[in-house]
Order: sequence, then C-alpha cells, then structure tokens
Amino acid sequence: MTSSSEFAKVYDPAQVEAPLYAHWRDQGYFQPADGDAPHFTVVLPPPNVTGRLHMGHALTATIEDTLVRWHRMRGHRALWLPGTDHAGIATQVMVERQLAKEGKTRQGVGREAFLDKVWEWKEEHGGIIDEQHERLGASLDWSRYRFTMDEVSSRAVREAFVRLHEQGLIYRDYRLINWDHGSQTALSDLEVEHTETDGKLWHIAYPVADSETGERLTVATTRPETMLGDTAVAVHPDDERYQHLIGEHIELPLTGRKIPIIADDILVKMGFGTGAVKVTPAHDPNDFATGKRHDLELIQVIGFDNEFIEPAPAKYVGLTVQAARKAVLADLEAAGLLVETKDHKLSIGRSQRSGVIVEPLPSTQWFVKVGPLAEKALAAVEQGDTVIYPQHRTADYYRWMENIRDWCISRQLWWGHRIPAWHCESCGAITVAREDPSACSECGGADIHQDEDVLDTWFSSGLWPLTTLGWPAEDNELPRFYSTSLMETGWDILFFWVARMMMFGLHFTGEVPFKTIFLHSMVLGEDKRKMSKTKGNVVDPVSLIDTYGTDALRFYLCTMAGQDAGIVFSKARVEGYRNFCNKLWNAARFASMKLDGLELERWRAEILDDPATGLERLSTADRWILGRALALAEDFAQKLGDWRLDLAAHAAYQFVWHELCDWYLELSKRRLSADADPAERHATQGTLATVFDLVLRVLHPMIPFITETIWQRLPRPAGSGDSLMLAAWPCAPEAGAGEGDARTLAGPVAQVGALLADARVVEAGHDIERLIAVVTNHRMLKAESKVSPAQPVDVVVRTDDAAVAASLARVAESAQFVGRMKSLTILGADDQLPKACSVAVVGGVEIGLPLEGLVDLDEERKRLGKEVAKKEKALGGLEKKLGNEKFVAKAPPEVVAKERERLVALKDSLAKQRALLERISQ
RNA sequence: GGGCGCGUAACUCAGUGGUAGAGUGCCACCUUCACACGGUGGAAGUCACAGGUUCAAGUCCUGUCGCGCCCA
Repeated sequence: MTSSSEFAKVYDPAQVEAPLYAHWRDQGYFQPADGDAPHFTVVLPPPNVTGRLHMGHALTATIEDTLVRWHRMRGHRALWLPGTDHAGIATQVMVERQLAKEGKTRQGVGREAFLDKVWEWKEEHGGIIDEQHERLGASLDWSRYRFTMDEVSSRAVREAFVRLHEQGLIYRDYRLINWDHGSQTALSDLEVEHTETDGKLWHIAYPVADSETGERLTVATTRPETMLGDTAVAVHPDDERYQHLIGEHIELPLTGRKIPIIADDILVKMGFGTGAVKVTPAHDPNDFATGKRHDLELIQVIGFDNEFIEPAPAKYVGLTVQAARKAVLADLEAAGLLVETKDHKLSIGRSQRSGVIVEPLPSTQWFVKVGPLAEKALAAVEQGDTVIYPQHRTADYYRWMENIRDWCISRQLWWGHRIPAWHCESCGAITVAREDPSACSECGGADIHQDEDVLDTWFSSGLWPLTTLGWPAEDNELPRFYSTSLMETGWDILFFWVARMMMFGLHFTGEVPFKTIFLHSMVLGEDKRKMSKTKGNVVDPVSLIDTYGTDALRFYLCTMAGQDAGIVFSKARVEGYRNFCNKLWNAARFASMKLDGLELERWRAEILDDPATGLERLSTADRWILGRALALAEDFAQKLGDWRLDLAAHAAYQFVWHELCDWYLELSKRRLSADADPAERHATQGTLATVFDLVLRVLHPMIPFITETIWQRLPRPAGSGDSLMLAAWPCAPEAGAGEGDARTLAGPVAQVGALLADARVVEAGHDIERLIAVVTNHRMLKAESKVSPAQPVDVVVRTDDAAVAASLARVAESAQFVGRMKSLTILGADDQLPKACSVAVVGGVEIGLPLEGLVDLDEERKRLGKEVAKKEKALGGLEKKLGNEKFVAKAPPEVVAKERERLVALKDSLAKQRALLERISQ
C-alpha cells in the first residue's frame, strides 16, 4: 500500500481508517489461510438486518476482532463469519409503517407484493450495521456473508424442520400461547418482557348454586374481566373450610352459567387469599393446565384483537379488555358481589416488539419439543465440551436448560421462513416435505395449500453456526471450521441464541457449535442504567468513532471486557485512550525522525544473531527496553489467553507511556542525535526500531488502524510481510517451541528466553530502576525546594554499598542527561553529603541537592521531620508485626524474610534521615 | 418472589490472603528541539456497614444496607 513517511503532529484517525480498512479487505486479508494449522473460528452473533450498531455490538465485535486478529498473527487459520438476521417482526413492522404512510396495509397489497416490498426495503436500508462493523475495523470474512433468508439458510431451515418433524420433535398443538395483538402473532416465552406493576387484587363473591343459606364463595383475582370465561372454581382438597362445597356448583355472576367447584392441590395454595380460586382455562396458563387435569370446558371470551367475543354475554362483546374490566367491576359492584379491592403488585408481560400487553390465548401452533435437545446441550457443558466464561454463568445456563418449556415456533407473519407443511383440503392430513409437494402424502389429493405461518426468526438463527459454514450442502466447510472456537456475546442473551445454537448444533452434527462461550457484561449509560431511547442515555459507538477514532473506542472496550458487573460508560476514559493513541503516534513520529541511516538487517545480524558480543554494543537503556518489550509480549499473550483483555490492555498502556515514552525515548535522545558516536547511534537506532516493531505487533489486535499505519512507516525486518495484520505475533511459545531460556518467538526477536535471562539484561533492569529513582527524587526535591525546573543543579548521591555505587556509575551520565542536572557526583561509604543539602533516601541511596543559598533550611527541616515521622510510624508497625511470635511462627518463611528485609531497609533509611536532620539542625 | 453479580480516591475502573493502585479530574509549576490529546511534582481512601475465620482480610465466611442484570 502507499505509505507516507510523513507524520502529522497529531494523529488523525479519520484520515487513515477507511482507506486502510478497504485495503485490508480488498487484499483478501480477512480470509482464512489455507493449510492445516489449527483454526480459530468465530461466528458473529447475527445482528438484525434492520439494526444499528449499539455499544453491545461494539463490545462483541471488539473482543472478537481482537482475539481473531491475535490468532491470525499467531499463524492460525482465523475465520470470522459475518451476516445478518432477517428479524421477522421488526422488519415487517418497519415496512408496514412505510406502507401506512402511503395509506396502505399489508393485507391490502397482498402477501406476494408485500414480500417484494420487504426485500426491496432490505436491499435499500438493510445492512447498515455491516458498514458500521467495518468502521470498527472488524476483520470479518465478507466473502462468506450469510443472511438468514438467503438460499443456504432457507435450505437449512427446511432440512432442519423436516428432520425434527420426522423425529417427532416438531408437532402441532392447540394450547395457550403468548398472543401479541399489536403484531397479530404468537410469541415465544422469551419474547415476552415482564415488568413489575402496581395493580389491584379484587375479591369477588360467587354465589353457591342452590344454597339454602345463601352461601357465597369469595375468590381473589387480578383480572376480574376474565371471570366471564370461568369454567370452575377451585379449592384445596385439604381445606376444611370448603370440604362441603367440593362437587357443588357456583352460579357464575353476569353470565347465567353454572360452573363446578373442584378440588385441586396444584393450583390452589391454601394460605393465599381466600383459598378459593377462579379457573379460566382459556386465559391463564395455570388454569389451562388445571382445565386439562379436570377436563374442564374451555371458554374463550377474549379474541385475537384484544376485544371480548362471544360466548361472553352480549353487553361485553366488542369491548376491549380494559373497557370490559371496568364494565365487569361496575356490574359486580352493583350486584353487591365486589367485596374488597386491595393494592397488589403484579408482573405484566409485554411484547418485546410491539409493547402491547401479551394475552395468553388458546390457539393451534407449531412447537419444538425441546426436552431431548436441551438434555444434550446440558450434557455438553457438564462434560466440558463447551466451556462458559465467566464460569459462574454456567449455573444460569443449567437452570434455564433444566426448566425449558416447549418452544412455540410459528408466527402469524409474512416475513420469514414459511412453514414447510401442506394441509390437505380433502382428508385434512398434513404433509411436511423438503421439496414443495404437489399432492397430499396421505390421500394423494391435489387440493393442498401451504401453512400460512412462518417460523420464529430464532429458528434460523439457531442454525447460524451451521449455515454460515454452508450446511446442509454436501461441500460445506464444517470439516475445516467446526466446532467453532468461540461464541462471544452479552450474558443477557445467553438464552436467545447461545442456547438455541447449542441445541441445534449438537442435534444436527453431534458436535458442539462452539468450544468456548465468553459472556460479557452490559454496557450501561453514564447514569448507570441500561441504555434505552426513552431514558435518553444511549451512547452511539459510531459517533464516538467520529470523535475519538476507532482505536480509542476499541481500546476502551478492551479495558472493560473483564467487567463482571455492568460497564458504566465513561466518555472521559475513551478520551484518555484517544490521548494514548496520540502518544503512541508521537513516539513513532519521534522515532521516524531519528532513524535515518539505520541498516536494520545489519543491526539484526550484529546484535540479535550474536547476542554474546551484540548485547555489549547496546546501551544499558537499550538492553533494558528490549527486555521489557519482550516481557510485555509474553505477558500480553498470557493475559489474552486468560480472557483478561483488560489487564493486557493495561499492561501495554503502562509500557508504552511510562516505560517507552517517559524513560526510554528520553534516555535514547543523546545517542540518537546526529552528532553521537555513529556505532552507538546505530545500536540504539536498531533497538528503537525493534522495540517499536514489537510493541506494534503486540497492540495490533486491539488497535489495528494506528499500529498498521505506524508499522508501514517505520523500518521492519525483511520478510515481515506486507501488512502488520499478517505479521507474526511475538508469541508465547507453542508446544515444542522451547521452554525457559530456550524459548523462541516468531517475531522480530527470536531468542526471547535467552535474552530475558541474560545477566546483562537483568543488570540493565536494576540499573535503570536505580536511575529512575535518582532522577525522580531529585525532581521531587527541586519541586519541594521551589527551585525552577529550568535551573540545572548539582546532584550528589551517596551509598555505602559498592555494588550500588557501581550501578549508579553505569547510569550517571544518562541520569544527568534526562534529569537535566548540572552535575552528578557519586559518593561512597567514606564520604558525607554537603551540609546545606536537601535530601531524600531511597533504596539505600541518599540523594542530595546541595543548594547553597537556595535551600531554606527551616523548610528542609520541616520536610525531613515529616518524612522521619512517617517512617517511624511504619517502623513501629513493622516491629510490632515481627515481634509477634505467632506471625514469625506461622507465616511462610519467605514472607517473614521479606518483612525483615523491609525492616532493615527502613531502619537504615531512617537512621540516615535522622542524621541528616541533625546535621542541618546544628 | 428466585438466581447471579457488584459496592475500592470526586468520576470510571484494576487489585488471584502478605507495604492500597491506574486513568480521568483537581492543585502548583513548565512555550525542555515526538506529543499541551504534552511534561514535572503534589493533594486526595473508615476498601458500603456489622460480625467471624486467620499470625495477617480490600481479598475468605455470615449477616445487613445499597445498586445492577437475568429469570418468574
């Protein structure tokens, strides 16, 4: 690709992202490699074709893309499969709304024409979310794009339906279903949202028929209007109050009907209310079950339009449920039968789509018998074939699978997979077939018509891991990519797709659809509440990308990926990661300005291929940063492997900002200047380039755009390839790649174990640590003494330890440079710091600022006094701890030893500070 | 009602029994030749509360309170 070596002063994501993404995509980089390397396959949970990207999608895509890119760089056959879901109700409603604007209805235009409209709409307005995934940098293999209504999916749906029907796992039945009168369709249990609402509990007196004493039986209900459909009253068989009434009848008010009083120990709880319960089998799931047990009549008084119908008494027919309730209550009141009204909390089920209250109504529908499917899905997780993270979510999965009810899959919609069943007008038989039949399979009659209903969208999305790989075609890709590696999604929809994909995947292939299920938390608004349009707390990821860049958003989401509670969105943090990107950019800008003349291959040959003498050519800082960069690569991989994207991101952030930028770049400036010794300059140039190469590879999976852009502009080893996307990850060793000191990496530095263990690298680490302590403390002293940072001062350090002195000597020049000191003098055991001196003590080193005439001795005494008091307090605590016999006896020896070391160091430091305090007090 | 998770600096979050951390914000200072989307230094904590286990608890156990999500 064309790359400019020009670095703007500020990183501008908008300039690089779109062209870079197009380049990756057009080069075919998103397609899996050939060969027999292990595969890493992920199916993107299919978003609605009508959908817009929200923070949950962005989180899923970021986590998945990070892991997919990581595996791709590790040489695995990485495949990430995109696509969308036809979203039955949502899409149909959207097109119906459009028609309504033209004054039309779907019934008016007819089924065929309506479906044409929907397809038209889908072509025009669908798939926006795909473009939004592109903006996120998602390395999805678009060449394998799938839509749940396309040919492959349709064939799969038909195959699955027919097979399940043949196996007796799909059946048709007349029973209570959740009816959404807004969308005029049945719903599955999961499409009903329950909300707690303030309601009433009404007590109604039902006169006992033919009672000589005028006895009345009081029932309590939250839905008085349904009494018009009552076909029994139930009491508990053990309830002594009502023994004499069992088998008698009730004169059902307002209807003129007589209904039996029955005994039922499942429906009735003796302690609740009056102990007598009205039974309305047509309008309540529990009552429906009771009706089955007692062979009760089913009287449906509420119709599919939310209005009362016959055989309800004529005066109520045509009333809405709400109006009927008012009328019934008024009539009962007038009849003196309404005995009590109480406040009562109840849970109301609303349609997830249309928002109307869902009415349980009796209807003939198609169902999946999920028991046998759930059993296998349960066992797969129990056996560990599929592992769920975080682990505690496994219990939710079990509980749900164990209590699952049969799944109503027919929908009275037009947009969806039409049920492959044909009804015979002659004999009434139903023919279920893979290919459209022309005659009834029973009687051979030609007068057949296809079932009007379509399947629940989830029926097709449940087949997603199969259809995305081409199932059920003969030449499908299941052998190469199934079971997939990972399903990543929010824990709130574990049951929607994850559970269904598990059931179908196992049933049709015998293998789990995914090895790992990784569930992330919900992204909440800045007000800590679930994002919703009505609350107005929705954050749009695309506008965040516009403002801060894709990488900033991705990095933020990575740092949140480990959250177990809700993720409370924080714009400030996204901004912080935007700043991080800019920091990285500017560090690279600096490097690009300093790397002229670098011959990287020569450097690699001299330094890396011959570490024995090569390391000698590097500065202390070079050796240190090289070791740190390699340690980061290993640490990062380890954390990704543990699903801790947050910790990995944090480690990389700390390295880039607080080691690479804060210290290494500063330390290297002198050796990188044009007038530096050419050999030294070259050694440091090579280190700088190599460290950048390493850190860019490490960060690429999380922040792909900026890392690729920089990588293209900085020198890199020959044979690294054309794109960072496909460059080798400096990976933790695979099996056989060596252990300990012998372990090697595939990235720019091969002998990682040996390098990290090299005594010279270890020593460099200690030296730089010491340098940082000296420089930091001297800055602190200057600031405390109110000396201008611009004014260079003389610095004196003193130590009793010859080894420490030697270490200090190795870094003295560098310390002087980065600390902008006038001079740095190292004193030994026999020397003393000057008297008029501001002092800090750290790690056995006294750091002094002899500020003749500048230091205010009173201030310095105060400051030192405070320090001494602080340390005395710490010392007291430590002595007490070590004086505790139990601690010494029971704590692990290494802990005790560590505390003893601390005590010695603290005593030493305290003694020195006391002495200094005394000296300046003279 | 049941289940799960979370309460750590002003805010957003790490912290895997052994010296309480990061980023942002705040205060002071700095136009140091990569970066003010920057640099240097600093202040800031009853780790929700109450018990318990332990030599040692932010971390483990029990309870209480608060928040969130899922299921019914």
